Amino acid sequence: MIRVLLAEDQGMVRGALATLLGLEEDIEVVGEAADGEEALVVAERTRPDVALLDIEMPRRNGIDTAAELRRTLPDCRVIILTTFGRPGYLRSAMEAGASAFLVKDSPARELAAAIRRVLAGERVIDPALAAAALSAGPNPLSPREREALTAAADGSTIGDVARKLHLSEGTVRNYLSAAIRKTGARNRIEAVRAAQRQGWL
Amino acid sequence: MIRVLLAEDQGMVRGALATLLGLEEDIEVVGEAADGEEALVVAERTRPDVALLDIEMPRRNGIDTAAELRRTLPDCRVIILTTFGRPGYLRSAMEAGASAFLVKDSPARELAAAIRRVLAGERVIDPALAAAALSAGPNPLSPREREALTAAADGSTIGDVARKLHLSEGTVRNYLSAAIRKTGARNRIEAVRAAQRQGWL
DNA sequence: GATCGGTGATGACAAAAGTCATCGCGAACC
DNA sequence: GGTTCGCGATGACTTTTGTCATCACCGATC
Repeated sequence: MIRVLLAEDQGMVRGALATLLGLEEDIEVVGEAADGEEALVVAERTRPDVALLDIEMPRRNGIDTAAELRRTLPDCRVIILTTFGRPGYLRSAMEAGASAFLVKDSPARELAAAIRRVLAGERVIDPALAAAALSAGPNPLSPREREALTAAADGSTIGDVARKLHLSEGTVRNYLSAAIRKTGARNRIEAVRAAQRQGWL
Repeated sequence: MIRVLLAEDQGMVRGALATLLGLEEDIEVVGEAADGEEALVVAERTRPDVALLDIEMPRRNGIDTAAELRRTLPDCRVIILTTFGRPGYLRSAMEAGASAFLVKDSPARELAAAIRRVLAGERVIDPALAAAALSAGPNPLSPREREALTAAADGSTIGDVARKLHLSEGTVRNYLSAAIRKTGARNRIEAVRAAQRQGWL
């Protein structure tokens, strides 16, 4: 039996996926978690063969959780399961040590198939997405530029961002200006959206 | 047997939910659709007792689809199943004739329960969400203000929006200014986010 | 018939955002 | 030792955004 841990914040989706996997005769869902922190705790206790992690989760995201899991349970394979097939997400997932990257758009039967292939030592990645991730190149934003852009994403003014990051307003303006230039955007809103589309935030 | 149509754009979630419902001995999934348009076509052919509609779908959203379905198949009950429990969504869903409003956060077993209750003539709505929808009041934005805000949401400049809506730049500025005031925001970004949070766009 | 709200527009003005050159500091790299 | 890059800051400047008063037209409503 393949022992699976399932981490996904939407209860209905988590329940449905658990049911789906439970129907496979060689798969057993040994743990469920509604966020990344919980996933780590449950993984420690249940020692799964593979962890299915959503990226967008409260408290600790799936990428972070994957990296931590690789440290604490090196024998546990990680499959990232996400709504958005963003190039930067795929890159981060691979750097965090994930064995597979699935988008929720794909058919349900691919999930069990991916689990079996990962356990057999394979890596499972959509070729088109891999190409997009490689052609897009790495994240060009510096850490501070990323922070400034993230802090500005909710409509905060330059003054707000400066206070949040303990910087002068001029410095924040410079970082945002650089982020706008690097993303090829015309203003901060476009820059935020472009960066999010690439998975750079 | 209760005949169910399931419309949800994410293949994996759709497949898992279909499997989940198929396990219930009194429920039968007679049709699946990946968007609103497809849902209408499949509903016409399969004549379900109840249609489960996601809101965020390509081509035609779940609210629109619900309203159209109430016209073409008045005997078919509609259940809205959504990621976001936004007050405005609930309001729109009810106005479109939905019998139930479920968020994907809730446990999986509530889905089958809601289907049975709806078929028994009940309405199923989270009381806390209903209270939020009522206390939030109706959408204060005029149609043009909503259009201007929506058009500006992707980082378009005032000039872009003016061209899109065939208006003068001054008029667009006025609409955005009004939208900012009505949402209690400090700029257009906050206004967009506030309006989205309320389900006003 | 008056009032009100939505639509569309203009002009003037203030505030915020964005650009650019320039500086100093420290760490990494060849 | 020189170069490069990220970080942090300042000042000057332009452009964009947001506010406000005011106008006109239309349709609904009382």
